Amino acid sequence: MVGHLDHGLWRRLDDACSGVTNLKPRTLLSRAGEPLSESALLLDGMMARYVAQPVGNQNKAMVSIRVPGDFVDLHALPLGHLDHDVSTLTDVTIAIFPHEKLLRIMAESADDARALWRLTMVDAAIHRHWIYRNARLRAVASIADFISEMDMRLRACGAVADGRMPLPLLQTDIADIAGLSTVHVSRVCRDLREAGLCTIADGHTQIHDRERLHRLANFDPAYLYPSGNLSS
Amino acid sequence: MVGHLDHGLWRRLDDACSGVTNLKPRTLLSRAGEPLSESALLLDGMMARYVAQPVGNQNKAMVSIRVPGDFVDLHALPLGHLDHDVSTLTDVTIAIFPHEKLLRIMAESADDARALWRLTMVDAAIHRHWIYRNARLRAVASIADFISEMDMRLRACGAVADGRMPLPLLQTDIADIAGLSTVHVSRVCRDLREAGLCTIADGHTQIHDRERLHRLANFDPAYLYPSGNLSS
DNA sequence: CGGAGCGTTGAGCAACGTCAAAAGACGTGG
DNA sequence: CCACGTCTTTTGACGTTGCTCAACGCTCCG
Repeated sequence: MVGHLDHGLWRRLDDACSGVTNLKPRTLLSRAGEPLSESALLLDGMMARYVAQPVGNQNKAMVSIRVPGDFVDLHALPLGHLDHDVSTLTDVTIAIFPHEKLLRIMAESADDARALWRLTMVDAAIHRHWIYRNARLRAVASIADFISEMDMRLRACGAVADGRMPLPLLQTDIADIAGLSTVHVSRVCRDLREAGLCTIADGHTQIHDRERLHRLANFDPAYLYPSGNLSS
Repeated sequence: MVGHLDHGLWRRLDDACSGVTNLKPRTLLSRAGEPLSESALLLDGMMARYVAQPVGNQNKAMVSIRVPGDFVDLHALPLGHLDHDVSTLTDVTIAIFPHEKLLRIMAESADDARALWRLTMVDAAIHRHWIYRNARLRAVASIADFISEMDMRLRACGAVADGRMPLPLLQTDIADIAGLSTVHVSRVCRDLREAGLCTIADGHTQIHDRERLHRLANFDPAYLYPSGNLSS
């Protein structure tokens, strides 16, 4: 996603980076309500953001998933704090950017400011699609839609090697994404497999018939591309 | 929401405004995919944003609702186009801001740029809550949660007079918001009424017992406030 | 008076959740 | 090496939620 930034901004971001860190799988990076003074760019691995119910950490909902090249929590720059938890799914490598330095970049170039803003707006477009998915798609279509989205995004960042997509999610995670019970996710995954659409197993997903998968979910990837730019 | 902007930016926005327009209820302001070169601030009335299924306009999902003081489509400034439809619910009055002039404001002040960006980030936080709501809340809790959110937002913009909240939605609209059938919405509204929690009728909603309503939905308004600022 | 749009109700059914049990994968400690 | 516990997935049985279809009343408006 960050791949759509221009060279000049790239260089300025490179200068603004204060360091690179590694985190273990299933580690909390930051917590809802926490004030933040830096943001992270995901270089390798995958991360997720959760909205938890006020009482009890059960029934949490995953509201976003981050792939390499995504800023993890850039929205905290204008907001100053987070409204949700951020956590790793796998081993990850992140680059850290102090807000102070990002603000300086914004002050020096309105184009850069707009480019950073745009990154968070692509996120918002994905959020809207997730609202639509949870509101209107049935379990099977919902998971087919999610797999289709991840297929697009992971291929766009070059993470897919010969049709084998690294999707390091447990069925519990997919349940948190689609708002289903883990039991039902298990059944839906079996149905998708037996229908010859895709196999979700061992942290990897293979798509056997992309066209039928998209048709099942009524999937249109337009929302993923900021300017009709269908580079993949 | 715009009420949180500082005086200087207010004045600069005033200068940037290119005009004020009125629109009839249920009018499409702009359509998914359309390139936009101006954004609108909602002065009076209510509007909504929809994600429609690629084929067939049935089963559309409402992804956002706008109250007076909200920018309707500011996210189109960094994005350049829309990924969804924008439409009025009531008679509305909007102020128009050419992107060109907003970009000039951004170029002249990084603080202003950040303030505009922040407005869209509050929207994104609301999006995340809607994802959570659709994923994890049951019909009754879901509608209770939505009513609670609108109660907060409409009171914050001064639209509520003596406990009577103008919520110009049909049961069809609530179905599009909560991802339910209209038939079920009708039953849930009856249940909420009979439980003495709130009455949703004739484009207005009365909350009879706010505390029990919030408890039912497990409602915490923190996500609505950019900086823990609980002004209402 | 007739029609359209909206809300309400009932009956039957499909989708999904809950509970419970079991099996495989994996690591840990003896 | 084996025994054990934990984590994940799978399956079955059963209950609940919410959808679909259909009918009807109400209000507004031509």
